[in-house]
Amino acid sequence: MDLPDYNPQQPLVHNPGKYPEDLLSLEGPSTSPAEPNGRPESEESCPICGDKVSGYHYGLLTCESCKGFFKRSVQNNKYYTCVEQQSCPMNLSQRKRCPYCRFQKCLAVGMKREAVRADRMRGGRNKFGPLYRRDRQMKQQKVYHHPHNAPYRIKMETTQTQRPTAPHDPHLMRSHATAPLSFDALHHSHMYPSGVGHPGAPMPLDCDMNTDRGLTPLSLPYSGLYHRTFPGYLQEKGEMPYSYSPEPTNYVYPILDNSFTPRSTLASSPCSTPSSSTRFSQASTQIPDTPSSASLKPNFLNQLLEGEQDESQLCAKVLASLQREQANRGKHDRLNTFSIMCKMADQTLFGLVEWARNSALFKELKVEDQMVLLQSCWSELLVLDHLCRQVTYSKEGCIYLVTGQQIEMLTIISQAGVTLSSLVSRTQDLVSKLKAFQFDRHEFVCLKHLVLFNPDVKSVQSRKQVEQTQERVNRALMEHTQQSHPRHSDKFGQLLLRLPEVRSISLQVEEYLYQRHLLGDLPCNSLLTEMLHTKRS
DNA sequence: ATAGCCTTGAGT
DNA sequence: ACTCAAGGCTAT
Repeated sequence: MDLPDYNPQQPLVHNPGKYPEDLLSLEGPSTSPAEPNGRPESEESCPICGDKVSGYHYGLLTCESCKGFFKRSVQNNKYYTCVEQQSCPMNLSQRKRCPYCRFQKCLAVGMKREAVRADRMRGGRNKFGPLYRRDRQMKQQKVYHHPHNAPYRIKMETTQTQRPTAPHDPHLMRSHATAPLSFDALHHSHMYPSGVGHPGAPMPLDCDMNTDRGLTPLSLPYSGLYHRTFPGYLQEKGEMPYSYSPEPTNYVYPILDNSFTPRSTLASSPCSTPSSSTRFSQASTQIPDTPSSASLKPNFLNQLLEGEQDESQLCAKVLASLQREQANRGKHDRLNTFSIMCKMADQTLFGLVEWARNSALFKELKVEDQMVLLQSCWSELLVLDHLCRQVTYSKEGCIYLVTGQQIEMLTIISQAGVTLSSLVSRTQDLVSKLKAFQFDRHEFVCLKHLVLFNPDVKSVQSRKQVEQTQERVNRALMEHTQQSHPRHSDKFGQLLLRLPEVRSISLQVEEYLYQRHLLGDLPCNSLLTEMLHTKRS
């Protein structure tokens, strides 16, 4: 199945970032030599520094030194400070440099203070025994395949099985949070033949963050330039924060040229374990609304749902765009993983802006108000979108990208810096809660509207109108939760209670992206960057 | 202060 | 008796 142009050795991330938190840039523990035949499963790398794991310590598998460090820190009540930006690189060679960041990362990955004994009693067992056992069982089932020569690889898998295929499965959720997108494929969704790109056609990738597979250029014919500008109406107003210089785009979509068919190697990819083939059905159970049940709902909610974007189309767009982008770059100029993530988020953001513009309720607002509202909540929408995608598609322990790829959480955490790790864990906590609520897409679309129609945004002119719309959506959400989950009396309240955390995460995402932007890590000309700037100015 | 190795002891 | 995660010791 491998295509001729598919070269597994080719790094996806060609230019490992120079910054710590670059997912891709983190070098694997360079000290652990590649073992020719792979290393035993048990030799995983420490999620904090990448060193060799020596066993479970204070809640999870870590190396001996991080165990000791964590113990000393807690026992001696250490108070550290960071002289940098609180996002120091954390790896074997640099872990000693910033105890503050090291300790933060320990906490972010889940080390537990409570496991350090106050009485210093030695030996024996603690209450985490069962947790360790469960974790071990899970790991065994998972059949991790960890390429040894690149301990930090992130495996992506083909997950299309769970993708919505029905054209009318309106819009399951989409997008993604800490990651972002490239607009070069964005609006003009009508230009994308529906169904192109996937459903049915397994997405590529069994790729890790250090290789190109999957996102590898597909030798797409590049046939022309397409000058894009951000949503026209906004631009006409001349106040657009989003002014883009024309960017070449190829709107021929051979996305599915054969390179995008599943590869045999993928079929056996670790992540595409049994569940992958059943994922979509799982998603269906998580998102109980079927078209028929939806059609019985009051018109208002259905109307809101109509504007939702088709996940498979979005996926196709993003993939096509990424492929074009990579194809247009020289061999030595490939996007690194962080840039790819940014481009994904950027495209998702474009999709969200389009979504808002198409919303009947939103259209009723003045353009000026539309702009300030979007400028105010774009990152929250991204986070919500990401949450929804996770609730719908992600496998336990994995993050599901808009491109249909899955990345193991531990892999991300082991490579990410402190900020990113904490974002990932906070987000996952929310995902777990939402999964427990059986969050459905009606609720999701309501939350998006509640966030969008925020009457507290400064400089909103028609505040009353925004407020009334928000109240109306709020009522619809309340009625829906009462009807669909009569036995869960407080689902409505529980959902609303998640919004402050969504907001908080989104602010952290903005801050994080802005820092990366200052370091020159964000792709230029992105909507993401424009949004970040607008908010700061 | 760090981190590799040692000792301890409840749970199995 | 064995396991293995906790604390302890100590060369660096």
